[in-house]
Amino acid sequence: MARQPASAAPLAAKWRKLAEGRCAEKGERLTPARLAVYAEMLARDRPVSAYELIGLLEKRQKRKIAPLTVYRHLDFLIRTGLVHRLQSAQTYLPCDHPDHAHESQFLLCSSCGHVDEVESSGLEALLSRIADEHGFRPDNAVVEVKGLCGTCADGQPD
Amino acid sequence: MARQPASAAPLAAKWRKLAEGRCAEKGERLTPARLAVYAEMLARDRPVSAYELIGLLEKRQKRKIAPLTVYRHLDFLIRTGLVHRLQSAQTYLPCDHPDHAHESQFLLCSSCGHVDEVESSGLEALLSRIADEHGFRPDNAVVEVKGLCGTCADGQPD
DNA sequence: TCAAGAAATGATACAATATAACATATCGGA
DNA sequence: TCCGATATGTTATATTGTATCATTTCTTGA
Repeated sequence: MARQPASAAPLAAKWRKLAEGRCAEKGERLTPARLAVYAEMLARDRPVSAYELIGLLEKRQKRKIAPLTVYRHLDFLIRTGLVHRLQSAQTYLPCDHPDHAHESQFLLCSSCGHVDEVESSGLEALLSRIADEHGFRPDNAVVEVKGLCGTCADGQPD
Repeated sequence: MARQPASAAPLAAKWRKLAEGRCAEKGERLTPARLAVYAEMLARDRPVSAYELIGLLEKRQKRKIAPLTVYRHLDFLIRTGLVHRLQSAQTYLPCDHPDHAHESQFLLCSSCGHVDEVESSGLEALLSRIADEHGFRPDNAVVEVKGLCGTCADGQPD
């Protein structure tokens, strides 16, 4: 079983279990390096850019890390459904509930940077219907709503 | 009134009129350089990356064009609603119906590259409702569905 | 008309994001 | 244990997007 390197962000058992589950499902290997990147992202709990992530990992592990390394780990994490990529921000965010495969929609606060991951089957159905009306066969949908989260909206009324 | 430089892509009167309208509305200037970029995009009628666009313009005008120049023109075109940016592909596409301000949703064919711009008030309403349920105040929404257009889907059945 | 400020453009350099190509190491099964 | 597949390391480079500052063009108003 995969162990974490000496200097990795702490990773709650819950997330490790989920990661193991998704890997087993997909026949993917959960290596220490991959786990370390996942742990680092969970520790931050905000969207991070790939290069921010490189910085965090370099600081943690006290060594140089090539961009490609991190991009490969991100590919893996996205492939297994553990991480999402926010297309409009070019950043990456651990999935909120990676216990099952799913499409996600995101609410991105442009003030505090917080991202809320929501799942709406109604929305997915509607998107599917719209696609159908246009003779389009959908594969996956990017839905990212920018605005203000409740907390930030309260501070600065209309 | 704005004239086009000697070597610019042809621009149908219809699009020029629409561009003039949007600029008047927004108090923006429709300069020859801006019009030339818009015309180039319309002539191609496919999403283009900023650097592809630079290449096209350089070929047309037989001179070097700095990236910043094109990015500024793109900013302008997006600001005035004449062009959309496809977030998931980092490309740019002239708006299908820039006669009024609107949010758009896109169906991107991953086989032929064609993009269908659709407008669904139902979808916008639903997104608004979802945001509301999460105490979120939406500003704008990115909706980009990847898949196969009708033509391409016919060729390669499920 | 002309001066002054605002908006647009030009030129150079650079930052941020992502991938290519190829070598080496490690894992897992025959 | 050996082989093939997968993962990692290393170096270089491609792609996308900005910062800064000088210059030009346009608009407005005296």
